[in-house]
Amino acid sequence: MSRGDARDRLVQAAIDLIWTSSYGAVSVDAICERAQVRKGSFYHFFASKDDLVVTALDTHWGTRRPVLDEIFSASRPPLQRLQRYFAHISERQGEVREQYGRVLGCFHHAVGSECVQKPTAVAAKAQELSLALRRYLETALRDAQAEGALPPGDPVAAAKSLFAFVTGALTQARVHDDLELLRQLPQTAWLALGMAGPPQRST
Amino acid sequence: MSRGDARDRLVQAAIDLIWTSSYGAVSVDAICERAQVRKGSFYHFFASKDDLVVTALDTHWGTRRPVLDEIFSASRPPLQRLQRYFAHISERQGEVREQYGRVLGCFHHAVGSECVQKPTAVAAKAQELSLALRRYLETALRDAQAEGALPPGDPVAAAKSLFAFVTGALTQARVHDDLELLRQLPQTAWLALGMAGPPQRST
DNA sequence: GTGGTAGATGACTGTTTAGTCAAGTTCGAG
DNA sequence: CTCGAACTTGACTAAACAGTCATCTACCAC
Repeated sequence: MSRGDARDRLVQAAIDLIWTSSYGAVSVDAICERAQVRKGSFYHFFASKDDLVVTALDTHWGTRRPVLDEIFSASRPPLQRLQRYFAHISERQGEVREQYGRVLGCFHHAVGSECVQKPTAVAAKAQELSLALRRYLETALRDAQAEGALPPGDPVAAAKSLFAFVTGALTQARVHDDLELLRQLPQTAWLALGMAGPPQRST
Repeated sequence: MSRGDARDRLVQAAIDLIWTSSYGAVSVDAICERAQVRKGSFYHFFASKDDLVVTALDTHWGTRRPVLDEIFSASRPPLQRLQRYFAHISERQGEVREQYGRVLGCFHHAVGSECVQKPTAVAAKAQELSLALRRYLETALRDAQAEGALPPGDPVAAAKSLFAFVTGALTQARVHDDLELLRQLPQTAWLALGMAGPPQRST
């Protein structure tokens, strides 16, 4: 009945509590209580609070990755990947709102912007995942340029701009508990690339 | 020699410490030590930690406001206001980096995205200032539309988009301690409005 | 000079924090 | 059945935490 059951509950409790408040506001005791696991067991599975949080970030990313892999599948036209991604964001945050009662934005991004100033393992992990996410955009933009769907230019810089826009919208959505900006993302995100609107059907 | 001297030092210490790390990571003791003020004096001036932080947010905003008022002066053409604002952001963050050793992004925005999930006085204040900042953009966009420098449309929605882009760029700059995105803001921010580049000189 | 007030001080409280640990339980492999 | 490893437990520590308080000091108005 055990088999890492308590471990999983701890990880999930950490994700839930930190995402719905913040890294600094969540204590080991609170995580243990939510997971119905005793303090001793916590430190049987994890060396420290930070160790758990790094695992939580990884675990959460592990659930998002297959979704992103599908959306950014190379078998799809590159601009269509982006279009699906923008649509996905508001759908996803709608689900998050149903589940948690509030718009929460991006988990590792929230943790990251709170923790980066001190070079801890948590900060490094959050930065790593942030970069990993940006690379999906980068690849799509590069592919779009390669097939002429987008004018040539630095795909890294374009991805940074687009990423800033998307993460900014997600943070605003979190701060104001408002999905409106995200719902408009499929139309407005293209602006960050200098395009007036979603691309037309291509071959 | 006193006259609220210790009080000012406490406020400044709170700004410095919280901005360079986070709300949750900074204790009253740490603020007192940095300000060279004893615990008792702290609670002579402030009712609680949150009370100080609200004051710190207000004080910091008080130093930014005249700068924004100048930049967004109604005596300037509206698009030029925005252009100056975008240029100001990277200049300002350059100064911040010199002073604090790192790019820190926007103070109240960092506090806000950490604290909004629990409805505290700090969260309310951060949201209030975030809104106040966005209104500068809104006004400039409305004025731009009124004089035909920008096509008609919902200025509130446009301001939200632009604001998401700007705050996203600031947060990315903070997370990666990188001014590059901000330096490009005078060129790229216009994209969020559907304009390819900075506006040409108008009458 | 006297009294009042604004500020300063350091010792104090009670709680919460991250993390430890020795002694237990469960359970499957040999 | 037995052994050891995986896991659980609750009591423990030491530090950090926010906040309190009586007492002291400096200075200004009268």
